[in-house]
Amino acid sequence: MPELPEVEVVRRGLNEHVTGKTITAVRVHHPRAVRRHEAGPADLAARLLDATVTGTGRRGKYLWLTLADGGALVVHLGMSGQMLLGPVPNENHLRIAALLDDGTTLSFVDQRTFGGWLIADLVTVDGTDVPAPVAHIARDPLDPQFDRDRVVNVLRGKHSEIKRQLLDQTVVSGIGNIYADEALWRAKVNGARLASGLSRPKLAELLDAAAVVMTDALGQGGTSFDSLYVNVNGESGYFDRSLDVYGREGEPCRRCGAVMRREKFMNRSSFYCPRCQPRPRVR
DNA sequence: ATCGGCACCTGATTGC
DNA sequence: TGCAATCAGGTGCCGA
Repeated sequence: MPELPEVEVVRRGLNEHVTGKTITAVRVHHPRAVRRHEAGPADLAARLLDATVTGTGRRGKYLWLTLADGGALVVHLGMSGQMLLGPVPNENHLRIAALLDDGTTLSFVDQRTFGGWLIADLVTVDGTDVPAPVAHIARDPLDPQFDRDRVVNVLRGKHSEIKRQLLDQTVVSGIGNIYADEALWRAKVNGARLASGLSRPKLAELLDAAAVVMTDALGQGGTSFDSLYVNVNGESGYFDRSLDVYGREGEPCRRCGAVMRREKFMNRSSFYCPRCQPRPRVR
């Protein structure tokens, strides 16, 4: 599941149901799901055994469970990862299972296995403790310490397309292909424009739009087109009904009525309104 | 510093 | 009906 709102939905579910629990058994069904844990599957299982979860964290699209020994179980959902509590409807893509001391099972299910689990120590970055593999990830727009104006200044110095920068997790994190398009539409900016060519107020407006759209999505349980994107109880969010641009090629712009377009952009689909978000003359 | 491309995967959908 | 091409909410690494 992908972007910040969907990951935060999962984190909240884990925080409510897993905090305070102790892991009593671990089974790694697919080694690729733990490939980023360099010490290997056996080491990951050994370190989780008898570990007690003390809390949860998230930055951008990374989430983690803090453990009583001071380490953290870091989870990235990739394109299709799920963290499920209780029965797994389809075990075809079950990659890791952890039994908890209340008898429930926490499962990592991931069709494509781009995501995975790893265990890491916490490091302090800019006054905040995060797992070491997350140290390079910038604060996200829903972080209370997110410094919008600092990011605006960073963007002013980027001679690069603004959509590429919105997707760069070291500049601002949590934004993916859907919410980038939604934020660009709300701020009336074409994603092919150079970040350095946008004014400070416009960049601020764009970052604010990203924060608002992701907050709205979170309030509706995230965006879900299908059963691939679900919370810890297997339920879908319904923000897809509120999307203004993503997936609306050929449909009228909700602001001006022009026909929405889809283009290949950075090897992925980008949706935009040709009237509200005119393409730059020179790109 | 920035880019375009590709690799990592599986499955659903589209088109001939 | 069959089969190939295309597409999917991400990330990271490569050479240019």
